[in-house]
Amino acid sequence: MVAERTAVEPRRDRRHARHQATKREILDAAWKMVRADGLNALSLRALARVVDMEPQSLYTYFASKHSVYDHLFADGNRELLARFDRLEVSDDVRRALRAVAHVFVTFAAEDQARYELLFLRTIPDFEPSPESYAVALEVFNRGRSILTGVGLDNPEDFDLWTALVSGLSSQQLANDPGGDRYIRLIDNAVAMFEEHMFGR
Amino acid sequence: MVAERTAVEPRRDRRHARHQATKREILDAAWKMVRADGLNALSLRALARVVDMEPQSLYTYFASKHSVYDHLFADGNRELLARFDRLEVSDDVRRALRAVAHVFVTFAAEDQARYELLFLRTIPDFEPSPESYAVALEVFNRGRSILTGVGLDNPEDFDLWTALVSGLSSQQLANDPGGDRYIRLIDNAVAMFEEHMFGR
DNA sequence: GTCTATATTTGGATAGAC
DNA sequence: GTCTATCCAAATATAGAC
Repeated sequence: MVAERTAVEPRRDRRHARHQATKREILDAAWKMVRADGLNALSLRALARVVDMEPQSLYTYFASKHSVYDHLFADGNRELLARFDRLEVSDDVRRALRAVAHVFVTFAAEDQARYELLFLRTIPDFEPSPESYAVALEVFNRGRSILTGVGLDNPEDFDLWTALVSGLSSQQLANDPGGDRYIRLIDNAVAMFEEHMFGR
Repeated sequence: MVAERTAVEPRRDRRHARHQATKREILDAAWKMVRADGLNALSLRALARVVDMEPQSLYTYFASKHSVYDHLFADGNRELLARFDRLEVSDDVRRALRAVAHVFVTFAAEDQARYELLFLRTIPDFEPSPESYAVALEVFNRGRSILTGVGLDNPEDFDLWTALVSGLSSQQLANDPGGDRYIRLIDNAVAMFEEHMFGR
């Protein structure tokens, strides 16, 4: 069995790897473009031009424009998940909350288009595929479990927390893109939240 | 002088009034459409169809599609401003903050497209005209002066306040459109904010 | 002020040769 | 897997008759 596989599949594997590499290249170009021109300005024609293909050839890799968006959606969520994974959660509640908020807000502030794609519903008719949505759910659960870990298991408390953190994020993007006017408020916001939840 | 004006202008006035009425009708239809299909899905063709015109005739009323968006932008801000004007600000800090937050969050939650247009930058290449932006500034200043009125004159405090309120708004729209999952948290959020600012 | 006609561009997508 | 050719629909916008 093993012999058969190694005898037969190398070609397939290489083809598959090449396919994946091209796909990756297209998605990277798409990220660049939405970052530069806005999420809704993406067009397959322009995307093809950038990766030096005919527009029609993109259909070898993506069934539709929405499929491109769908892959970007999964991409973004995977990236955020990875950052949460790299996070070592402190025993100290305030330090833990600060760290989580900082990861999220800086992630959001880095890329307006990505924020729009992941957390707002701004593309007409687009909704993530079940597979991509599963990644988003994982992110959500990850965030919630960190909060639960520091003693916040009330759903409403979690909702207030996400409102606070996403508020800082969206205000940062809307009113001071590239700056830190709201990022600077994270510690203060976390203190406010923690005092309210646990008392001083 | 007066005799001349009243003799000459009635016709002009009537024509002008008719023009404004049609313009209003078009904008109302546009609101309906963006509410139904999303802000970015608006097209002049479809808009014309709804108001029973040829697409080209819209150009009698609006110089471009962006001009339509611009009028909607001003519309939305005027509406929010009117709601702030109707608000009688209590002497009690907590009641005042509650009222302001409630006005803003419910305004936001009513209409995803309007929120997108007024507070996010999701339409490629669109930016409001100076006249429309002036209305937005008025809204901003109105909100800030209310906060100043209850003793919050620190700019950073105001930023934290707007982050909190806009966070509740965007989460309400994103995670529970049409519901009240985050609207219910307003009082709690206001208590948290007030305690942090003024102590208990 | 509204229409017809039209320009022009762009968009997403499919069929079929190679 | 990439291309040529093509389709088709939709988009914004202008010119000019009525």
